[in-house]
Amino acid sequence: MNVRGLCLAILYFGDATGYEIRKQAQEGVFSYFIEASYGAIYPALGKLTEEGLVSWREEVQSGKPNKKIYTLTPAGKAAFIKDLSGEPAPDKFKSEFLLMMMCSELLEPQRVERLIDAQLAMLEEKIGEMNAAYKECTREGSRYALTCGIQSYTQAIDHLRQSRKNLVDQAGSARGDDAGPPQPLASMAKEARR
Amino acid sequence: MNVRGLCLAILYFGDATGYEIRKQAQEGVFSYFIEASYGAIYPALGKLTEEGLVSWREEVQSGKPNKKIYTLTPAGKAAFIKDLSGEPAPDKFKSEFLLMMMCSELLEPQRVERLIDAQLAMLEEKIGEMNAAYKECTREGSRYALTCGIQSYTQAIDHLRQSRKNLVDQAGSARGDDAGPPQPLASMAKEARR
DNA sequence: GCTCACATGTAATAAGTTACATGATTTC
DNA sequence: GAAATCATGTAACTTATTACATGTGAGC
Repeated sequence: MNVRGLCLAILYFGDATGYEIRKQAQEGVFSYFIEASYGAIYPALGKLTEEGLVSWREEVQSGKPNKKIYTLTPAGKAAFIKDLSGEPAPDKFKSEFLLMMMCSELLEPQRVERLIDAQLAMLEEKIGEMNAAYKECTREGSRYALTCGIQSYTQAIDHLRQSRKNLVDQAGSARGDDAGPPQPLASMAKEARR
Repeated sequence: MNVRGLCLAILYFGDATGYEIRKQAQEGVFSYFIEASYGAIYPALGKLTEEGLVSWREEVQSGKPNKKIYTLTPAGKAAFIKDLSGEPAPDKFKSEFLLMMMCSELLEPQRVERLIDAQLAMLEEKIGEMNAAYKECTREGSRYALTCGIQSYTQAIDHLRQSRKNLVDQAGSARGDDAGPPQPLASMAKEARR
């Protein structure tokens, strides 16, 4: 689902400004499984307005630009339901942290320690945010999505704490120019054996 | 990390063709946290060759295009280590499935059931692949990354099995044109109250 | 006979990121 | 005095996706 669908989804749950949509995607109920930047949201909202799928009213403010509060139109709700009728794209997870852990034999042990601690802190912060969102959340779907995130991150913390020592201990073992090739990956062994 | 870094990473573990790199990213040790398509890999490999970070040799084959087996050059290894020295980009997870679950009150119960079953099947398949990769895997970093994925998906299956009934039962409750606005999300309540 | 695995690559297009531009108010 | 929050938006740029093009051999 692209930013368009994401705006539709968030607006389905209630009126919001572009700013608030981004916040939902960053800290709210959607934060576990959605991404969106201003540079994507504002243009998307403009386009949705053109298409008649959302409308907006202005709320005057002083000192900041006036708020533009967007609402899903009936056509917008219909479009959203239609979007929802397709097959979901496969889940995607990307982690540079894990890539670095895979290559930690090339990193200084101290750096590996710092990376791990930063990751643990990040995971704890996200759990905090999700717990906060969970408290006031009554819909079954939202509760399911949030507990997915909370449980997943909680487990990631446990696992990382347990692995920390091993990861740090073997770090740096392949540094230096003379360090030959690494042990090949299992699935590449065939290739390497030739 | 973009496709360039990913090619460097995979080639660090051993020589490979573009085809094999994609496979690693799709089913191998990297599959849990990396994505890459041919349309991204082949051009990246060409560019890396120009920059002198990788080199290749040809292996003649009949019936298929000759294999181009890429190797990381010393300059490439150095560049990779340098890439690794930056701060890792934050992890990213995207899931249309979870978005659909959040909106399952708009979906027919039968469809929710089908979506859940497909998701469970997908999770099981991925676990199978990762277990296979794990068996022959000795590096600490790789084992950590793989167990991350295996544990995470295993938990996701448990959680989804437990939630299945609740999700299906409440599905469809907001279908129809007359279904008023949904219960607003917690963080939007303030907005809605005005 | 059909589909999958193998194997390379290009080109058009879609999509989103980053940085910029502006500026008051609040908190540390 | 600095940084974060609120609040909008644009433009240049990067990046990757999708579909196409080509072709054999193996297994069902």
